[in-house]
This record gives sequence, structure tokens and C-alpha cells, in this order.
Amino acid sequence: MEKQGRRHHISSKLFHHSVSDCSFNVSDDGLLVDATNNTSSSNPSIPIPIPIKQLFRQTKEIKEMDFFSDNNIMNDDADDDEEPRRQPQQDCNNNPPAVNTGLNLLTLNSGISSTSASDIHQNSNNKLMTSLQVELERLHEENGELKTMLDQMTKSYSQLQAQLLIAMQKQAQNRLREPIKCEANGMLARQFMDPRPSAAAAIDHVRDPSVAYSSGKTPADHEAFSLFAPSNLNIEVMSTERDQYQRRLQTNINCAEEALDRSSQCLGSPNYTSKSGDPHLLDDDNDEPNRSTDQVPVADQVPFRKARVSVRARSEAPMISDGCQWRKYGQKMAKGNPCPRAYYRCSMAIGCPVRKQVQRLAEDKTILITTYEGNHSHPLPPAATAMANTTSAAAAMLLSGSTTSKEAHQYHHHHLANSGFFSNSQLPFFASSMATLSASAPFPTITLDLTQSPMQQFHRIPPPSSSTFPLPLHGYHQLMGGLGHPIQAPMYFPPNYKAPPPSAGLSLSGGQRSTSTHSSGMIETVSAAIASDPNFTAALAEAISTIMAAPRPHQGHQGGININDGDIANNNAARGVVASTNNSPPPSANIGVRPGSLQPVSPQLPRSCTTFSTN
DNA sequence: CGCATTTGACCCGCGC
DNA sequence: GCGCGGGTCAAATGCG
Ligand SMILES: [Zn+2]
Repeated sequence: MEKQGRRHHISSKLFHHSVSDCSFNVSDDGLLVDATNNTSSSNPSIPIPIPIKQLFRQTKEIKEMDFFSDNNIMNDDADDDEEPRRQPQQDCNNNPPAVNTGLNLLTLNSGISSTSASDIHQNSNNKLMTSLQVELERLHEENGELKTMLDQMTKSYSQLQAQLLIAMQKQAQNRLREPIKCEANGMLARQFMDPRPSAAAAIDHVRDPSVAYSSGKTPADHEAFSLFAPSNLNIEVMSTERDQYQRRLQTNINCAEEALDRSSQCLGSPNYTSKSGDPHLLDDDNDEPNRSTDQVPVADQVPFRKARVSVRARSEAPMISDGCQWRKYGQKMAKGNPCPRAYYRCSMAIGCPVRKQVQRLAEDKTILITTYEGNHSHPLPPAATAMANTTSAAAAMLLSGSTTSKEAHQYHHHHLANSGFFSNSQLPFFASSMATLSASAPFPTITLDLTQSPMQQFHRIPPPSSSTFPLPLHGYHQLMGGLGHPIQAPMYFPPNYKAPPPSAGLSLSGGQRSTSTHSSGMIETVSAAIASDPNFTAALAEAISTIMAAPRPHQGHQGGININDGDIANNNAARGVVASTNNSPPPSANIGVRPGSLQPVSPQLPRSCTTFSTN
């Protein structure tokens, strides 16, 4: 029985479909079938009486037959490739796919042997079971490998998409450049925001997931990601330091390649922190001591490392719980805001460079803005992973070149608007949040705005200098590796919570706005994929994979996301992982954190900062 | 007693 | 050079 359950479970995993009514044998068969291809050798190793052997073979074959037959019945489309192969076997056996075949075999076997034989039969049976178990385990491993491969492929896909997007952006920029003269600030946002070649950025973007995976992330983790994805997030990206960036860029640009390479490497390493002369850097500068400053020129000072991701949401709680443990290390009165700004640093692991700032919005004190910066150097709880992923995705988008110049901005308005992104009529329920890029901020910052309902966002008029477009946030999935924050944890929505559209609005604003130029075609493709996919998670993954590309609005969904700190906090508490600083009241949250074990940290974008504000 | 928070001092970059 | 503002440090304080 135990085996049954286990096998069945595995088979389900492997094939993603239920073989529910299948008998025990059938289930096994399903598994075995796959296994047989690679693992048939295992059988020989086990000494089995000839009769039994034959039986075993028959069983195996039958099982395969059964499995597939069952499969065929259930899924006509499934396994087209394998069908042909298996077909012959079925013919040979002339056994119906029915589960009964297994029974028949048993019966046959018993008939052949005498009572004394029954003991042998049992022994052999046990052996068979053992071998089957082994095979199952192996299959499980294989399954894991396959998933890994899938992840890699997805990663590659994302990368290619990113590159494509970048190329398109470049084209668009070139086009725009003609009609629109660059202003003093006209420098492309992307330049100061992401000195690296776009391709590099894309690579980085993709890289996160891989790292996460390698770090031990399991498929389950990915699921977690997908859960979190909700997000209709408004992302506001403010690029700051434009002057500095510009200056640096002049010199750095040449080093972009080098920087890129380095950054990529750094991304891979959890402990990576950017080192720069900039006092604003949050990181602890604990990076490689070996590295001489000489060797690391300007590239290190590259602004992109300071990228921040901020999230704003409505929350009464002083701080939102994001699954991480934070220690407060400072508080300051921010100019122009009666509410003090609190500084926290990640205390989940000593030396973790991740920091965050928490501040309430002056205009609306119910809105909490949390800004994250840096990458975690340690495994994160699922909840934290979700957040990290979100932020990393946003950061990736920011860094990847989704940002652009004012021209892009205009382009964005033209094309995006025309494409229906901003058209209410076309996308009445466009629920996404807006992402804004602005040059006014000291650091490139992406803000995820969870405070507004989709409709509100929709109607919201972007700042003159900003442009908005839907952003599929969250990349959880692999893509997501994570923003530094791994914020990232599996978050799930309450039953009553409707899955938000995967896309979020993104607005780019700032002196030099940057916008992402995207091809409407891609957007359409993405949206189509999402729309067509009933599975929200899958859809989300799709959206994520295209994060770099301008995502497009979804029909779907409604309102802004309220994040209740309490919920998350509670979840954390339940898990035993509690943000020390979280004092969240009881909640009722839209987004819950699924209890889970620590996950390996997904690689996060270097020095990216995420701000999370709860409304 | 240990840990986390508080809070003033300090550092640094930037603008004038 | 000076002041301002953002950000961090670290001693003092509070809490369990
Ligand atoms: Zn951390």
C-alpha cells in the first residue's frame, strides 16, 4: 500500500496527470515505463527465478502498456513520441490496457507454481518490490534532473527573450532618436541605470534562477514562487545618480564588458556584494579581499549595483513582514516627510548585505514603502523567497534595460497606448501595477505599487515624465532568483483571492525616463500565452519569463493587492521564521506565505534594492 | 544576561 | 569650505 501511494504520487509528478483510477500496477507501470528505458539493467541484478523473471517482464510490459493506455485514454495528446514505441509491446502482449492485466499475471503465476512455490513467489515479489522501489527512486531522481533541464531551458528561453527585447528596444530607441532630440538629461536611463550591455543584463537576469536552482532550490520552491506571483504590482523605478552615472558611464562604458563578466560571476555568488566608493552603498564591502581596487575599476562603481526595488502597500503595521529577519540599525527623519525612515539590515545570517528602508508615505501614512537593497547571502524561507524573487525580477527588469530614455518614454506612450496597454476600453480590468522609473531618485529604483487597484492604476495618470507599462512581475520561477531579497517565498492566495494577472503596469518616470520598449508582438504573445493558459502558475511563469519584455496587461483581474503584514508575519511565526522587527497584527491577508522550509537563496541581483510598501 | 532597539554622533557626497 | 541630507555606527537603553 505504501508503495502504491508513493508510486502513484511519483507518477503524477512525472506526468502531471492523474491516473487516479488506475490500479496499483498501473501506477507503477507508469513509472516503470520511463524507468525501463534507462534503468532496465537494475532488474538483472536481482536474482529472480526464471518463472518470476518472466512474470516480472510481463508485468513490466503490461504495466507500461497499462500506463500508457491509460494515458492515452486520458490524454490523447500526451507522449506522442513514446506512443509508437510502446504500441508494439502492447500488441505483443495482446493484453488490454486494463488494470486487470496485472492481476491476470499474478493469477497465472500462482497457477504455475505449487504451494511451495508460493513462498518463492512471495520472496520474489518482495524482491520485485524492492527493485521497483529502487527504480522508482531512480525515476524520481530522473524527474528531478528533467526538471533541472527544464529550468535550464526556461532560463535559456528567458535569456533569448531578453536579448530579443533588448534588440527591439534598441531599434525603438534608434527610431525615436530621430524625431526627438535628447535633452541634457536625455541620456538613456538605461545607460546610467545599467551600464552593462543589455545582453549582459539579460544574462544576469536569467542567471539568477540558475543559481537558485543550483543552490538547492527544488521544484517545490518553484511552486512557491509561482504562488507568490500575484502581483499586480506597480513598479516605480527611479534612477538616480544620473549625473554620477553619466559621468561614470563615460568612463565605465568601455569597461562594460568586463564589468558584465564580473557582475555575472558575482551574481552567481550569493555573497557577492558590490564594492564601490559610493558611500551610499549598503553592502558591507565584505567582498573579495583579494580583489584590488585597481583591478576593479570603474566597473565596480557602476550604478546598476545600487538598483533598488521598492514596494508600496497599505499597511497599518510598522513594517511588512517579508519572511526575513531584520534588525533595525538606524532611524532618521527624512526631509519632507514627517514620518521617520527606518533602516533595517537582514539578520537571518551574519554578514548578509541585504538592507531595507521602511517609511510611510507622507501623503498617505497608511502606505508603507519598503525598499530593499542587496542580495541575501543565505537560504531564505519560502516567504522571503517570494519577495526576493519579486524584487529581483523587478530589479532585473530595471537593470536589463527595460528602462530607457525619454524618447523611449514617448515611444512607450505611443506604442503602448496604442497597443491598448493604457486603454481602458480594451483592458478594463488591467490590473497591473505600474512601474515607474525615475531619474530623480539617488539610485535606480523600481517601485512595486500594491496600493492601487488595477482600475485605479489604470486611470492613474503617469507623471509627465513617466511612462507605464504592464509588468509581469514576479518572476518567480526561475527567473526569479531573486532580488536580493529573496523575497521570495511561496505565497499563496486565499481561496477567495483571485489570481491577479501576471502582469503589472510599469511606469517609467524621471528626468530621464526610461521606459521599456517592447514589441507589441511580444507582448501579445506573452499575454496570449498567459490568457491561454488556465494554469495561473504556468501563466505566471510565462509572464515572468518575459519579464524583460514588456508584459502586457491581462484581462484579468482585479484589484490592487493588499498585503497584510499580519498575514505574512503570522505565517512566518507559524513557520518559526519571524521577522524580529515584524510586529504585525493579526491579519487577514490576501497574500499568505506558505509554510515551508528554508530555501536556498536564489541569487539576487546585485545591489538591487527593493522597496516594499504595504498599504 | 543576551539580544534588539533607540538615538545621537559620525561619515560621506553633493551643492552652493 | 561649509552646510545639508542620506546613510551608518555604536553606545545607551529596554525587554524578555
Ligand atoms: Zn539576508
